[in-house]
Amino acid sequence: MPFTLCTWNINSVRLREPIVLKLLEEEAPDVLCLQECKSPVEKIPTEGFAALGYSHIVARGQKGYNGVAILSKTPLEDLGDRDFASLGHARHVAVRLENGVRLENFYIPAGGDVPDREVNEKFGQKLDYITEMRDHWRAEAPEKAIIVGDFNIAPREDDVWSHKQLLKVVSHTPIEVEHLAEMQDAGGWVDITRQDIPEGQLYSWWSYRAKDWSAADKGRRLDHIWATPDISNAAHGSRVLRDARGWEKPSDHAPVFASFDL
DNA sequence: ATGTCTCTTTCGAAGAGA
Repeated sequence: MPFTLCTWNINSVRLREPIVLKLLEEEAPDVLCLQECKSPVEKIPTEGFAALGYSHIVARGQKGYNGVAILSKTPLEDLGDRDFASLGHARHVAVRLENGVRLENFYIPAGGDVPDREVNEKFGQKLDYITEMRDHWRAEAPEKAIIVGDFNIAPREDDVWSHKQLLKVVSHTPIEVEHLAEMQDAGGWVDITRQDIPEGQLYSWWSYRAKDWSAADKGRRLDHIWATPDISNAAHGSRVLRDARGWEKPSDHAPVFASFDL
């Protein structure tokens, strides 16, 4: 059964319920993974999602910050969550899909403004979070698994509008890219988006601060869909729904899609 | 390019986080 997956940092699921519904209606992915829900689980507006057929929801939340959710048309088995770097944040949840695939939804810490753990504790927490992800998969190699989410790192030169100008900007610094690469290697993860779209500039986030985000187009590819090699050849059809960045009251992130024939 | 957006506390302005 082929299925389509979407990941989207929604920056408040309650404020943006209308555009989540728009996405579900117009694009109808089988599974939608959200990050930055900024809501306790019991306050997520699930009724509208269920009315569109997304009646299976597995989420982790906290008041005001972070929060991740997985919405599905078909049943999900809750496989629990992990608190990498012991931050006490709702940044991860894992499920089993009906086809046996393990799907994990991550919101990796943004890391603050200064890329130096000596003066910015948040940057150290980001690196530690990724190191613990690496060690987790070094201890047990994932199989038939997909990880998605806002990784808050744009790894490639063509994942940012200016490689040179972003080398010292958190999200594209060499130490972050190295940490991410080690974590990727530990799980054997295949970057599905770049498998499907190997060439050219590609972004999933544009700052709210730009006067005209689309004209300036100073984006970064922070949102990712990775899969283990045993299922990576089943993937196809990756895309970024750039239009959604221009919807009414948008998130600063655009949804990223991939399909799997499994 | 210190700009924009959302959350919280506690009813409105300010700080934190992104």
